[in-house]
Amino acid sequence: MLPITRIREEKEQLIAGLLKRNFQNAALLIENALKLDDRRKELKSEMDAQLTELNTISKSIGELMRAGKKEEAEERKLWTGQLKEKSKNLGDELQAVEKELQDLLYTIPNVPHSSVPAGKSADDNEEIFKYGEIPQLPDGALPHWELIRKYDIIDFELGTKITGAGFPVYKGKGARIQRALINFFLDNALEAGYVEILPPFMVNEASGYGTGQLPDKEGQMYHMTADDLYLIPTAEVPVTNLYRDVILNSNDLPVKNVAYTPCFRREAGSWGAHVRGLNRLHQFDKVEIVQVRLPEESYQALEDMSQYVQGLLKKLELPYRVLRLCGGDMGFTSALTYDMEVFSAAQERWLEVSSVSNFEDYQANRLKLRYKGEDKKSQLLHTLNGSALALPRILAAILENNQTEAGIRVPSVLVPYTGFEFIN
RNA sequence: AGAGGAGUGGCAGAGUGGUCGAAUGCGGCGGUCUUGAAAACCGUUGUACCGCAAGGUACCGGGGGUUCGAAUCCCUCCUCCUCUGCCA
Repeated sequence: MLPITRIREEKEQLIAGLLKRNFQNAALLIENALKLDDRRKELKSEMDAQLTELNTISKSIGELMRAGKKEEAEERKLWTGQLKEKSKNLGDELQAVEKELQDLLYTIPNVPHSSVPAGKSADDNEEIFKYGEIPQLPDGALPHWELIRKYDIIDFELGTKITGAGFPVYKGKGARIQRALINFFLDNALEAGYVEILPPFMVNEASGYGTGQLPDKEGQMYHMTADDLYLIPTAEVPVTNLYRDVILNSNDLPVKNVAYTPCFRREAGSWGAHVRGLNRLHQFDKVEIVQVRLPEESYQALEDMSQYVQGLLKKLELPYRVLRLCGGDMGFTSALTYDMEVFSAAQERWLEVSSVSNFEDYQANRLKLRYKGEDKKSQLLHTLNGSALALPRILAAILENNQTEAGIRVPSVLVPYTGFEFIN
């Protein structure tokens, strides 16, 4: 949710920025938001005036009572009826306007950073960096969904039997390499100064709103209606919401958290040609990094996070590229997003394995996540997060790119974690 | 899950219908004193909104109600604690 003060002050830039997302009715919505805010202020002033008068009368009644002037007090009580009714009506209207304004603001996405290219779809994303050699696989190389069968390490049919499609069962070395990757990612993050968090895997509605999954992506989360809780689609949700309604001071900053969690996504309507095997799942494992920063530091932090994620990919010996997402392909709440994609040699495709974003104050405004510095004034902070990393596609790339006669070679950095060098 | 109790400022803790945004203590910040520090003493110390400002309004777990007036009374929901039960 964009802060209304920013909308007021930077109206033209915001409208121009939103156009990069092809958000066509930005001008109209922003105009409406400002009108509603004007109305809100008007109502607030009016109501406050009514309440001031009411409070004054009430106080004087109290004084008269104490002085024993009961009749005068009774007389004044008669004055209040109209005032009460008027302020009640004003209050109701104010509440309605505030709700309307908030609902409207929820429909306006974040404004892209100046470096974000305009564009409609993934085709317009900008490749800004590429690393590594595309491996030349021997004849007869298999895609990962064949490899997992061949070595019996991941079983989709079993998952379907006990749960449903998109819930794989990891077996033997398949399970062990999952655990190895999780620990490898967590240990790296700890070394980079992140504090580990193990959050609940379900969140309440307020948390869904805090990070912007609600109301925008309601249908994408598993909703447990009996208790009105949502299974988390990413650790971003519980971890970022740790800082909901919080005022931090300089000692608390920067916040750098890392969390491993399973992620649950309904992926309604997004199954297509390229979603075989591990490419898209309803449940998968991910290690997520989250930062809370001062506004002036947030873009440096984003670069740091991007470099950090790239470092992981290099250690895993995976060829990758970095994309700067275009306006049309960016998430609703993000101001700037880098996607890291690894090359999956047997599929001959790039697979998104990480998405690193700066949300600026968009999430912080919803969360009421603020900072109070030396000047005693509070200001909104910036939030950032990134996958570091999501497991299934990393595993898919490792399986495909490292297939040899002798089996699948485990990247050497992982061997201390897996305890084996080959999956065979 | 049943019975009972409780939710007040950063923390502890008073306050049961009016002058209470809220005593007091601790902590924080500023100062006096000191070569420096500690101690002591003095002052200060919540958030949001409206307003150019002066100032005003709201907030004592959330929501609703009674009343001229609610931290205080009523309803409801939530959370925590104790005991009993169940359970990894």
